[in-house]
Parts: sequence; C-alpha cells; structure tokens
Amino acid sequence: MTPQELAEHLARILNDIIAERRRAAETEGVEAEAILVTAADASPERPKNREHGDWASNLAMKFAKRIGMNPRELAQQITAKVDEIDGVAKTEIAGPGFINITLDAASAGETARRVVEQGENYGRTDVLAGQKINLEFVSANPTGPLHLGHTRWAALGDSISRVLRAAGAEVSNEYYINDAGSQMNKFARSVFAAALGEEAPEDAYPGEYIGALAQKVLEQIPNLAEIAANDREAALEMTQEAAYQQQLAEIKDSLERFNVHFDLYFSERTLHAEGANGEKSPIAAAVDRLREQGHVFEADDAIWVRTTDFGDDKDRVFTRGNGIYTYFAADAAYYLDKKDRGFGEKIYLLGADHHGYIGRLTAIAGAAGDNIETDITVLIGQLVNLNGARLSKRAGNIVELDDLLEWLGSDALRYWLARYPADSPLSLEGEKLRSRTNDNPVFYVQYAHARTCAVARNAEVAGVRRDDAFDPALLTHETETELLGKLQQYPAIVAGAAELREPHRIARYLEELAADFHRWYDSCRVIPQGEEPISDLHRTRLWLNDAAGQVIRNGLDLLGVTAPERL
RNA sequence: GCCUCAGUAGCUCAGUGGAUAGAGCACUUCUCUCCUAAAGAAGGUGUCGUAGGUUCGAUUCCUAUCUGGGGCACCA
Repeated sequence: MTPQELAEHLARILNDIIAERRRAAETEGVEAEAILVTAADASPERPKNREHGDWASNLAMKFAKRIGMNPRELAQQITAKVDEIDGVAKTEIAGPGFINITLDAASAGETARRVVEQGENYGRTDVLAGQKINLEFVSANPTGPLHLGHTRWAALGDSISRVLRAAGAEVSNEYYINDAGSQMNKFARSVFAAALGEEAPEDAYPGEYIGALAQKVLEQIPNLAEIAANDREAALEMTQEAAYQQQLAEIKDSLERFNVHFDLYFSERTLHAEGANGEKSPIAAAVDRLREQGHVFEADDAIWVRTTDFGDDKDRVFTRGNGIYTYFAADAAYYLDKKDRGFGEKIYLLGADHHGYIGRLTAIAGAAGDNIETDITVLIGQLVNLNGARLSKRAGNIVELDDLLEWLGSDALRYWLARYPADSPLSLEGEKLRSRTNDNPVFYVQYAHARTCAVARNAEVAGVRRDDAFDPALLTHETETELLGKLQQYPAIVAGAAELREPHRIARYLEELAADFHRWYDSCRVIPQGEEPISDLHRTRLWLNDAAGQVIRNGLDLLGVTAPERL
C-alpha cells in the first residue's frame, strides 16, 4: 500500500459519506453543499511521532465543518471504513480528530520490491504531464568566463529542469546569449587591443582571460596585425567573432563539466536579423505585435510599452530616441519567440540583483496576451558567497566556475548549491565542501549509496540472492519500518519539489533517507554472520538494501550528482 | 521613499495551517573477532525578531513594526 493508494481510499470513503449525508438531507427537504474530495486533499502524512502510526490524516478536521459534523464523529465514520481496507493493520483517532493508520508489515514491505522493479522510474509521476515549460537560466554575457555568481543558477536551473521532467513535464533549458550590443563591442575592443599589444581601452574588461583569448584569436588569425593595418574595422570585427566563439565554447564546456545541459543557446542577434526575403526582424515584428494589443505608445521621441498596465512600477522604453532597441525590446521579442514555439509556462531564473525585472517580464507576458498568473514565472534567487575561496587564477578577484570545479569538484558544488531554497541567502564554506564526514551531506548521502553497493557485492559472494525469496512480512524491525516509510514518501517528495520548483527538498529528503539507511544497516544484517544459515529474512533484506540504493541514486540524479559505487 | 528576500538552538540552516518545532556541527560518553566506524547509540538547548488579527488549531496566512541583504536606467 502506497501513500497515494491510501489517499485514494480516504478520498473515496469521505466522498461516500458526504453523498450518503446529502441523500439523507434531501429526503428531509434540506439542501446540502456538494463537496468533492480529491486524493490530493486526502494525502496522508508521515507522523513525526511513531506512536501516531505509519500514516496520519487530518481529513476529518479539514472537512468536518463544511459537512456539518464534529471532527471526531466524522473520523469515527471514516476509520470504520479504513479498517476494512486490505493491508491496514489498525486505525486510531487522536486529539481533535487525527486519523492514525498503521499498515501491516507485508503491505508496507511491498515497497521494497516495487522500488527495485521500477528501478530508475521509481519516483517519476505524471503530475505535470502535458505541460510544456520553457526554463531560462544563467544567460551570462559571453564576454568572460562563468563565475561564482552564475554557479547557483546553473546548478539550480538544471536541477529544477530534471525535477520537472521527473514529474512528467516537457522542458526546454535555454541560455540566452547577449551577443549583440555595446558589451560585445567593448569585449571586442579589449581583446583586440591585447592581441595587437596596444594599450587597453579605458573601459576594457579586466582579467587575464582577455590576454588568453587574444592568444587564441591570434592562433586563428595569425595575420591580424596586417589586416588591421589595412582595415582596422574589419580586423576588429574578425577579432570580435573569433573571441566570441571561443568564449562561448569555453562557457559551454564549463557547463558540461558542471553536468548542466542546455537544449538551446539562443542568440540575441537572431532577434535583430532581418529575414532572407527582407522580412522584418523578430524584434521589429515584436513591437508591431505589442502595438496591435494596444500597449505601445510614443513619447519624447521614443517608443514605449505601457508595462504599468500589468503592475510594473514604470513604463519601459522599447526603442530609444536614437532609434536603437533597448535590451527590454530584445527580451520582449525572445518572449514572443518562446510563446510561438508553443511553450505554456516560461520560467526565468534570476539573481536578486535582477529582481527589478519581475515587473517588466510579467508585463511582457501580459502585453503579449498571455495569462500573467500561469504563463510566466520569475524565480528570484538570493546571491551566494564563498568563504575561504582561493582567488581566481585568471580574473583576479572573481571566482570562476572552472576554478571551483577544480577545487571542490562538481558533485560537492552541485549538491551544496541545490541544498538550500533559492530565496535564502547562501554562504559556502570551501573546507566543509571538501570534508568527507558527517558534516558534509553530499558525502554522507554518497557514502550511504556506496554502502548499499558494498552490501550487494558481498551478498553476491555470500550467496544471498534476491531471486530466491521475498517475504515482506518479515521486515518488522523498527529501523525497517522507518526505512520503508521513507522510501514510500519519495514519489510525493519529487512531485512536491516539481510543483514548487524547489529541488532542495530532494536533497533534504536524501539526507533523511541516508540516515535511515545507516541506522538500519547498523542493526539489521543482510549477510549472515559466522555459521548462521541464509534465511528468507536475509534475502528479503537484500531487496530493501537495493531499494534504498536505487532511491538514493534516483534522487542524486535529479540533483545532477553522481552516485559512486565505492568511496 | 517604493519593491523584494531573510530573521527559528551556541553556529550553519530545514520546516507548502496540525499532535511534544527538527537536522547537522560543536560539547560529553559509549559501540567494530560483526556486510564500508567516511557509521551508529545516548545526553539539552528555543520569547520561531516584536505587536496585533484571522480559526477548532499559526513558526506557517493577514496587517503593522524593528533589524539585515538585494534592487529601483532611453546600461547590458
């Protein structure tokens, strides 16, 4: 019996009671409210206190008032039916009307087999099935390496996408490349000067990486100086393209090593480009479309979008007085592109330093005719800082993703960045991420997984085989019911993390699961000791061991963290 | 000034209206002739920033307020 099945039973039972009462009321000529209880309403919780049973429901308290009964009386009627369910050992009514349910051991133990048989699919649900979601994150300018400021969104965004997919959504991870505009020009001038050995422009990008890029450019264009002597503009342009492509390639490479995958790198330039047959650029078309919706006006020589209609604190300029589009204009065009590609919800993952964007992005959605409640989500994350960080080799005072990866490793970094809610400030302590003990949760969880693998290996050698027996009624030890209960919760944890876009719930769950596993390991042996013969208990425990390993593996995968078989 | 996030144990932080508010660290003491002791067991700690409100019930929701972080461009 899974919590989900239990929820369905509870909902059905309560709906029956409600229907029965309505019929009774109608025969007396009284009108009764129609109430439909869903499985989600009835979803039982794992009580903190073991004396409160395996599962607890507050259903009776939640609905008593609307039905017109007192909670304990309603709980009585519900439990009378719950007692009849196959697999329920006993029920109790406690406090103001809690319904506490205890499953029989066999019913609870069945989870072990279910997990093993479903394998990597255990935990996948269809709660977000049919949703086509666009998830944009990182989107750092391709004018330098990724640094600490980008790592949190990279880790978080990739994990959110994995969690959404596990819940059945179709997701596109997108990186918006700001490869048009003045930052690119400034970038080009910086690299150009370095390549020609000229003095850096006043506003040049700092950092040694500019010099390294200049070297790469010279390798590709050995006669750059010669070209520059003839046509300086052409040489600058060639430098810009070469440096840009090189930098973008390095960013992609860093992200792949961070186990972060994008489905689309979207170039801002494509928004400015006119069609082959002279069609308007997407950005020019965007202003027309917004105008049709009636949200565009002109003032002070500029073209504006009335974003205040949708809650923005001020209207935004689309086309400047000098005829050049603003960054906001490109954002709007990109948004429309996403809409045209069929995405319902568009999620933006931004740092707190961009929180002023919420209003204008939401307004774009509204001006485009979308539902600003459901078609756009802006997730704002607080910034991260790092204690005890070594300074970057290349950039001087900025910590680069590459340096962090080399220093701390992808797993530790991914895990720690995904372990906290995005809206809570995060401070990483470098030495802690490197430690291999209890105070480093990523190792604690990975160690638990490695242990399950060690047990499986040893079981094989000792001749304990899963195929020989599975008798879930034997899993009666206190640590076994705890572990089984935790395994049963996993699908609901994933579904919740997906609905709330909060992958940290997976990490916290895994830490609890690892703790339950370690405790179980300490008191329940899979492999017989000494002369003790192999029993069905050992074989059944092997199922449980393998189930625990499977769930840890599944959960770590959602965080983009590996599950090593040995540590 | 306006917007936004946070304030929970000595420290770092979980906790989408439920029962006695939790975890790790730190501190003390135990447990390997035994599948990985990188682990486990035991020991105590709270004005959930403050004050009101909503209700059967509030750390959770609402209002006000205090403190701290971030943000309020015809920059990108």
